[in-house]
Amino acid sequence: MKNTKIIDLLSSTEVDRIVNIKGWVRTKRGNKNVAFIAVNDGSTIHTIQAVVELANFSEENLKGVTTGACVSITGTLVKSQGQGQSVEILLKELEVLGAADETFALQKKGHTLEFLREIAHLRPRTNTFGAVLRIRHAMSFAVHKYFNDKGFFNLHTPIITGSDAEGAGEMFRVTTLDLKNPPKNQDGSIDFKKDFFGKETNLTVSGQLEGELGALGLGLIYTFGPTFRAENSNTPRHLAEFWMIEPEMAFYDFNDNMDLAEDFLKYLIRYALENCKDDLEFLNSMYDKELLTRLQSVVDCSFERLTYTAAVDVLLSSGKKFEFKVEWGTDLQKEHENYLVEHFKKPVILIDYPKHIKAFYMKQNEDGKTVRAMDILFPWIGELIGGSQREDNYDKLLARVKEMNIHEESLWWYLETRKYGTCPHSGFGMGFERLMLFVTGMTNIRDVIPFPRTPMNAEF
RNA sequence: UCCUUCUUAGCUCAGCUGGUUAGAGCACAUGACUGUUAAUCAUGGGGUCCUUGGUUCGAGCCCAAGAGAGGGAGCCA
Repeated sequence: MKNTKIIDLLSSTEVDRIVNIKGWVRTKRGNKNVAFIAVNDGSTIHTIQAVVELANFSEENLKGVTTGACVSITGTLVKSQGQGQSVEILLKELEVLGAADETFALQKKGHTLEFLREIAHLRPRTNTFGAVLRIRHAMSFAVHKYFNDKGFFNLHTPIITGSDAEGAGEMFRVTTLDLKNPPKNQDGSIDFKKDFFGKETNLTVSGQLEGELGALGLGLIYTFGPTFRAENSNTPRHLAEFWMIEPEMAFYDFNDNMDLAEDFLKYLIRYALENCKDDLEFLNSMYDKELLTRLQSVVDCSFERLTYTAAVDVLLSSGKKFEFKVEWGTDLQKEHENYLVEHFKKPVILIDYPKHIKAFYMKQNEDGKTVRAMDILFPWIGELIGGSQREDNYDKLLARVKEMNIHEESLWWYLETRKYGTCPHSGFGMGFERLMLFVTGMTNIRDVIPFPRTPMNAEF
């Protein structure tokens, strides 16, 4: 018999019919006369209860029904006699598809997130990871829906890249050379002309530069793909492999860019509130009692927009003693960002940063000192989005490239877009897992991705 | 990478000032219970006290080094 998803049965009013469910046993309880088996199949955080009348069904047949076992249960869907659920299944046939003996690591209670990270192969079977992973799917889907509805095209930028243009930290080398005996040049250096692509290649740290190429032809594009950073970052907010969303828009100026980013974030959070209610309520009750009200408050507020210079003034006049000195021209530290978000009690969009602390491609302001960059700061998470209007003037861009000692020749294709048919355009990047942290209330980024990649950890 | 805390049963944790046989809850096994909601109650089995070395008559406890994990910081998204 074809199985029905538990989420559909729990909301069904069509009772007194034979149904089949397949899923994993969460708990079995009962007495001499009756046993109850709670089964979850991942379609929802809730379990459905199968009722076993022991007068008709020998207890011996329930031996294999242990916490974690995979079962197929056929029976009559009936109105529940007990409290706590509207329907239940009166068991007729039971098959244990996969036993789970007493060595099974997941018990009925008492697991820390740290322990679950060590058994990442089993954690999708827990309530917490079921909830997080369903929300992750919903957020991923909502990203595509949002941009599709607005007329954006999803552009697949390369994962293997031949340029280290952004200089965004350490990259993962991609090579097919024999590491024990690589081909050498006369001077002893490695001869990358013999490598697979005939040059040095790495995993991408950003799809932005290629994204711009797409936008300067398709108009509105976005990327949503894996991104890699070989930084030795050991924090609850960093991964070596993470997913990033990077929209890039022709004819969008700086303000259009901010408006889009704010609208985008609110759309995603609203989508979660409307479509992931059960899972969010679970996380709200188990991990973070403020989660739902915090999500709602972000949807309802209007983000604070202020310049870097104004932010420095706020910090200087705060009277607060910071560990790192606040000074115009230096990058803001985490404690400064936290202060600003707490001060305004809502997400903050900081704009017009000093040019020397930002990337070469950002549009220069008339003051000659700042660029049209924006960082969107969220409570605890810090920078959720970073973006800018791009420098579209060929001479100014080339001057910046030279000033910052960036390898001009490897960027010839990027520079050419400013030579032929250039136009004002803007874009931003959002770390998908950072969004997930905010939406789920989880506090470690390793718990919002199924199989995290961090320094010294690629087990699963 | 730096600072800091932690590592005791399958899991979560106690463990006194360094002293005889290292405890609890959950899980598991057995039994009880007429519909349970992480069921409850009783009984039982279960230990490389992270590793190595040191101090001591004696180390789970003190010291040193190492490994792993958490938190904070930096780099960033």
